[in-house]
Amino acid sequence: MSILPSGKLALNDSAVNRVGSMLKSDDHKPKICDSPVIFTHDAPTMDENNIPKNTASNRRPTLSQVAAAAGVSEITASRAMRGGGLVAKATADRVQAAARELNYVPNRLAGTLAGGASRQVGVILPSLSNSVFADVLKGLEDRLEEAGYQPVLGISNYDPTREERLIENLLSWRPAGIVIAPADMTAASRALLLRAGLPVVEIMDVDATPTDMAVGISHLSAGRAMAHYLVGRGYERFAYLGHSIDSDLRALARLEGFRGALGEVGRELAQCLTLAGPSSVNLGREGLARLLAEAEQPPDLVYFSNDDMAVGGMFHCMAAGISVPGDLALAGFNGLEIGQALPVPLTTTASNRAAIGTEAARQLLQRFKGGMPEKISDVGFRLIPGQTA
Amino acid sequence: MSILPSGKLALNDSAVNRVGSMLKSDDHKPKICDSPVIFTHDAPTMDENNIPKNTASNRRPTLSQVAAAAGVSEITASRAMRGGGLVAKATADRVQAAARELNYVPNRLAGTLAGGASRQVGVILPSLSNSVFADVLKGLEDRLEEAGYQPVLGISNYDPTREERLIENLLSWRPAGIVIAPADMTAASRALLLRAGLPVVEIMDVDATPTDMAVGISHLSAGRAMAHYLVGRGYERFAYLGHSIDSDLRALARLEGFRGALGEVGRELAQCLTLAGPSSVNLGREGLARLLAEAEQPPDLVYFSNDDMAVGGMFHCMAAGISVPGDLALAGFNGLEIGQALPVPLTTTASNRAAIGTEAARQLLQRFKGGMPEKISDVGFRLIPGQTA
DNA sequence: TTGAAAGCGCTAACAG
DNA sequence: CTGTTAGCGCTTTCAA
Repeated sequence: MSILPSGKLALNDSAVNRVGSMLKSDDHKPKICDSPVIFTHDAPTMDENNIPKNTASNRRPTLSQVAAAAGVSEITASRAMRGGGLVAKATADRVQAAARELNYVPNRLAGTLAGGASRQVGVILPSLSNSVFADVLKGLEDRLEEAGYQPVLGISNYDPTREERLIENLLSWRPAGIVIAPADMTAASRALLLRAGLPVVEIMDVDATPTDMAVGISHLSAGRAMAHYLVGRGYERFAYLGHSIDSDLRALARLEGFRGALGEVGRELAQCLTLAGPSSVNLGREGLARLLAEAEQPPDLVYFSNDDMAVGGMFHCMAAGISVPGDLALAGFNGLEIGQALPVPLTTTASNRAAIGTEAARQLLQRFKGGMPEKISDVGFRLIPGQTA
Repeated sequence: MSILPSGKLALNDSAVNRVGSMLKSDDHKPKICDSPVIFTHDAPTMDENNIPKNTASNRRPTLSQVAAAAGVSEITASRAMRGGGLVAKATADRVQAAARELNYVPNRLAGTLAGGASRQVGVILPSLSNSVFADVLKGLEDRLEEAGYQPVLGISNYDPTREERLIENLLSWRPAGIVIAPADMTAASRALLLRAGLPVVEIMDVDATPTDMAVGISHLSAGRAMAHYLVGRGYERFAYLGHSIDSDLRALARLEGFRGALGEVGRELAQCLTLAGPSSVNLGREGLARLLAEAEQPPDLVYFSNDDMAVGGMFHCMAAGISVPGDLALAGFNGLEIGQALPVPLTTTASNRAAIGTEAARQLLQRFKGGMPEKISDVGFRLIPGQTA
């Protein structure tokens, strides 16, 4: 961690200049235009849906122009641009120079249509509202980008119908593969994926048998593990506080694992409250207040559907003067940074989100190369003891 | 908020069944396969980069097959599928029925290549690590999806070189437009966008003159506004705590606005500490400890580079028994939910992130329809008084 | 309201 | 190592 002398901000010259020009604002205009192509805005011609067509005015240099400039055939230019050493070094250099000269940007639509590999990967996530899926996506994008693939994104909002439509839309781009964190796939959704005949990775969850491949953890086991841990710590009156669980099957699986494991050791879930709406810190905060108000006999531990909810619960305790874990113990799920940064670090389960993303990418890339990786990859979870339970 | 009786979890039957089958696991196998196409895995033939080619075995029904099945020409089928009423209702119905029958999924690569509108939008963000860009992306994706567009994503990690490479990669898919939250665009990046001749929305920041369009807020003004507010509240010894600011130009602009406004009213920034690495709750927590330890004379207010950092600062205060705002006042930036859910809600600036996403989509969609929206759209910020300063 | 012809920009397959 | 030929699946003309 580089720390700078107080009262002074270390900036390199260019940073200072940038701020300078921000203040003066107008000389920030881009002056870079070494190409003869001008950025024009004639109203474009429209198709029947009032969408502009690809008119000739939008046209960019093509491979055949590059080839002509380099004095080779189109296919040689194609090979030179793609690398692979099928072309004499001198020729390849000439082609690449010509391409640079003309500001050539390959058209992958054409390349893919003509039989090249796609290099797009469809990604469907149920939400971006908590950092969980953002973390997964980050890991995924990172590995894909590194391998030259681009994610094409869709958010299902936990809506099976929207999920189905997204799958169809993404498939229309003929991606090389699909990564999906299923909300609750319809039969039609599964059929679409199956018929597409491309690698599909279902992420987050390994409890169900996947269509093709799965990467994630067992949420059922995660719930069970937490129950065993907490029983071992001596808690007796257990409560659960969750968000709209009917659309979040993974949270539901954790709950069922938790409840089931309690049952096996002769305990029960004394109180179980689920609130409508997506999980959030506020929902956890307000929900805990409500749960405690409604309790006939107060619980000594509350298991939350995730860390967002649990952090909210913790904030309620702070505000209400409830000592944690003295008066009430709390446990979450995910192992988010925020939970561990709390003055009293949260007892929770680390869900290895980034690993899910990178592992999904690995599976996919391996399949793209013709490999046949394991069908199910369990990245595992880790119980974080913390200090709230 | 629907709250269920305690001790009992409301589940619809299907949810119960789903969990049931999770527990039994194996009968979860998909049984849906009403198509004759079998999901096979012959090792595919490879191209020179060892990437599977689009072999005939992967082939899906084409428009011409649909046309044949419906007894019309290809172009009529094309028009029928795209709607627009250029085809007799009866014909269109016949075509659509045939398409459904054959499980036809249009090939948009071919459609776009042939001159149809693209319906992909390139999106480049610097990070997904804090929820800020996830919020923007969510708003953006939502509107785009609704209008039939798909975002193609790239994450630059605040790296100008990677940003440049991403722009080129995305352009190779010939998207209908680009949305970019610039890290620090190189001359080459700007030139690429300019030459592409397509709608480009630069988001987050409206301080600089955009290449094409800009949607965001003035971070300079946001910093200034906070300074004025805090001076008005009577604070006198100001400190700043930030993350690696040389790569986050917007945080830098806020700092400069803050510092500048202090200067104008005869105050100064007594202490200014920037830490390497991306912003995080822990960085804020540890950073504040460090800042206070290093201070010759303790500040009475700390302005953080954003809410993540400020929440971390708050946690440090809680853990160290520093009363907020009594002993020390804190202010952040972004207006994240977590800051407002704190036992003492954070003084901060709401940055309207979802609005930035939806507004960027609106601008883009309007341009796609041939409109010429304003070049700069300032969605504005709002100072949230909170109770920490 | 429908169709025929032509071609988008690229790559595979086969030749030399 | 390089080139020729023939499409990929769709949409745009232009014509009926």
